[in-house]
Order: sequence, then structure tokens, then C-alpha cells
Amino acid sequence: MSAGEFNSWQTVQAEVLRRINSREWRPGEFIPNEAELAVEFGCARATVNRALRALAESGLLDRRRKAGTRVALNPVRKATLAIPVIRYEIEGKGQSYRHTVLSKQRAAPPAGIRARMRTEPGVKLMHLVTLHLADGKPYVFGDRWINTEAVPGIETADLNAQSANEWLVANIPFEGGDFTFSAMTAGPREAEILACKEGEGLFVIERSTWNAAHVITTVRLTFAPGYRMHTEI
Amino acid sequence: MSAGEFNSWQTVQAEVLRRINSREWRPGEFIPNEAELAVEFGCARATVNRALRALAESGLLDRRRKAGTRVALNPVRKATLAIPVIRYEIEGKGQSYRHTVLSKQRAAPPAGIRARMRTEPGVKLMHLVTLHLADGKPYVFGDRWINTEAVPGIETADLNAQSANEWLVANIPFEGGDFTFSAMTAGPREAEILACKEGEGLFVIERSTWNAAHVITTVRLTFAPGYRMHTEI
DNA sequence: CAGTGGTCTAGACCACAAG
DNA sequence: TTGTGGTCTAGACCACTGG
Repeated sequence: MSAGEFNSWQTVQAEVLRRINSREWRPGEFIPNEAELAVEFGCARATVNRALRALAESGLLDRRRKAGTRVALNPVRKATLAIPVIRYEIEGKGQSYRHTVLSKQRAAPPAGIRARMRTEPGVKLMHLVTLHLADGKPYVFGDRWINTEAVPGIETADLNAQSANEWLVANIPFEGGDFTFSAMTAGPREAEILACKEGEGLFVIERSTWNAAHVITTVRLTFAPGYRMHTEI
Repeated sequence: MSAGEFNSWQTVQAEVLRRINSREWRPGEFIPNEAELAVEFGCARATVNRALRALAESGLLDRRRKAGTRVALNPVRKATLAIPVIRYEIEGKGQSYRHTVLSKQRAAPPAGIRARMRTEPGVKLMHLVTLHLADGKPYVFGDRWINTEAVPGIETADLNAQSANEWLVANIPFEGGDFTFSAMTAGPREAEILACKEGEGLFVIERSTWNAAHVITTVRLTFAPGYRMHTEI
């Protein structure tokens, strides 16, 4: 309205956020529609749309055609987790990275893995166990199964030079992934590989990735004690 | 080019994705600029922009003014984690929810907590320990500190009726949060509260939330054995 | 059926940063 | 300096869905 105003979608977004946080617009309440806000803010409707769409994507607004836009009742808190290549994660901390292939073989997977990989009974997969070290100390080990049919070239790749983790990221595009985070108790095997005590609590990530045709790989990462995964909103 | 084409930003996005996945455009390689793609796809530049911006946000493209747009070299895998109210999480599984306040007191926090809460030495905070149960069995317990200055009304709230978790979400808006996921080994205290064995690996979430003025609360959630946090891309 | 958000367009100007 | 993405606009039509 007045002179000197600055109308970007971020300005609109900031003002909307202010009204939500100040309870001027309360959870569950409808807010004015895009056209009205555009008039109020003195900008195009598209600009308001951009601002509100971003807020809806982050879970603070609930938008529906015809119904309108309301402040989310249960502001779903979404945190985006970056899942890095292990080497980058370690080197990013200023530590040296090294990895060792503990075992590599072709084998028919157990039922649980087979279900996750969606392969037929009897089909053999590549089974890899790799230990990743930071400054020479065990950091995490990965127990991985790879569907060699879905991954051309894996048979001839030198997985001692470049870890399967990194090789796959660099060479095999994927469309979807599935992550589970949990904790486990170190048994004899984990204690030996990670050089920790039996009975210690360990952080575990299980991850599968797939493309349109296949489940490409599934891996279980077991981290040495003390590992912390961090994110912010 | 030909007739009968359908140009939405999602169509453009899908085609760009196809070219990335098929390695027609390789990681690190520059792709044509927006104007060129707009001509190729027979749509407005804004439409191309929308498609490419979305892909950049999800980490598959790397865009810079003047430099141009390239396929991300290290496709950052981003997963969005929803951080739910514990009651909803439990009820969502079809289990019954109940919670118990194990202790509630005002106290000066230990140094670690004080650092996270950014309060002055000697300032007292509310300290709450709450156990959440699913179908009557321990599910998770929260050890929480609340900055009462930042949370008007908390003193008089009935935290037996509604857990602090839920009360805070419903009543106190926040602008930022900080999450850490890790594992710990159950000691005597955890074993007793969660009715598990000493030495079991437990999944832990530490979370702080803040607004412009204060750190509002920090909580450490320790889950009963077997808890799994899940997400997809 | 009609109101709301979703999207597209053509054109314009701007901000940034590579060379 | 100049090419590229970033954004804004005014207007239009469409898709969905509540009433």
C-alpha cells in the first residue's frame, strides 16, 4: 500500500509465519485466500501462491482447493536428513578415511533379505561386508546385498579401491529408497569387527534403494559406539 | 515439437529425470539452460524453472546463476523425517496410549543441559520425566527440561492429563529445532523404567526447540528395545 | 455449481558470479 | 561485462471438491 514496500515471496512468507507464530492466525483456522492476500500485500497472486506453497510443503499450512488454506492443526515436524557417502562424512570431519572388504561372495540370500530384495528363490546375489575406518579406527560396517542383475558392471568393479557404497552412488541411479533407524546390542561379531565391547548399544541404519525395475541393493550399517546422526529444522 | 504434447512442469521434470537416470545427462555435466529447454519442450521458461527448481531442492541438480545447471555429482540423499506427537504415533499403530509423569520439579540444570538451553547459571528450569506406554507397556521415556520463562502457562498446565510433549506442540510455537539420533546401552535406570534388561541397546532421540528469543525445551527420548524409526524417499 | 488453489504464459527486470 | 538463474506481474484457464 504505502511506498517503499518490498514484496517478494519471502517477505510474504515471513509475514505469514509471523502471524502464525503470534497466534494471530490460530491452528486450524482458515486464512484469507490467495487473491485477498495478494491485494493486502500489494503483489501478484502467484507471489502469494509461491509463499504459501512453500509453507504447505514444510507442513505449517494445510491447503485444499475450494476449501481454502488453514494453519495446520498438528504442525508435522519434518526434518530432512542428508544421507552422505561414508567417505565424505568422515573426511568432512577432518579424519582420514579407509575401508576394507571383509568378505565378498555370491550367495542365495536368507528369507528376510530375499523379501526385501524381491528376488525369486534360488537367485544368487552379491554379498559384501565392508568395514569403514576413520583415522584407522572402526567407524561403521556395512552388510550389503546387491542384485547383480540390476547393477551392470558391479562384477568387474574393483570394490577394494572404491567402496560399494561410493561405487553405487556414482554409477547406479535410483528412484526410491527406504530407511530404518534403530539400535541393537553388540554381539560377539559386532564387538570384534568394531573393536568394541559385547553388550554395547549400537546405532543401526538399514537402507534399500530401487529403480523402476529392481531393488538394487539393501544394506545394514552398524556404527561404532558413540555415533550420532544430527539434523536441524 | 509434435502435436498432442502435454506440457506441465511435472512433465518437464519427468523428462529431465529420465535423461538423468538414463545417463543421457551425466553427473557433473551441464544441461541446457532454461531458455533452451523451454523452446525444446514448447513451454514457458517459468515452467522449466519450476521443474528444475524442484529437482534442485531434492538434490539432483546443482544450479548456479551464470554458471548454469548441472547434474549433481554427489546426489545427496535427503529423507524427510516426520517427528510426531508420541500419542499419535502409538495410536496410529492401533495401540492404546497412556503416559505417567515420573517426576516433576524445578531445579538448576547440569552444565550440559544449561549449555543447550542457553540459560544463565543459577536459573532454575522445569525438569520432567515422563513415561509413555503403548498397550500398557513402556514405549519411550522422556527426560525433559523446559525454560519456564519461554513458556507461559506451563506452570499451571495439568501435565498429567496431557503430556508435556503434546501440550508444548499445541501451545508453544517454535521456529527451529535440533535433532540427534544415537544409541545407548541400558543401565539400571533405563532397564527399570523401560522394563528391559540392563545392557540392551536403546534408540535415543535428543531434541531441542527454540523460538527467536529462547531455547524452549530440550528432551532426551529413550525408546524401549525394538523401536524402529522409518522413512522413505 | 461455484470458489479455491494449481498452473501456464509472455514478458520484464534483477542479482549474482564466471571469465 | 554478460550470461544464467531468480523472481515478479497480469491475466487466463483448469482441476478439484465442498456445499
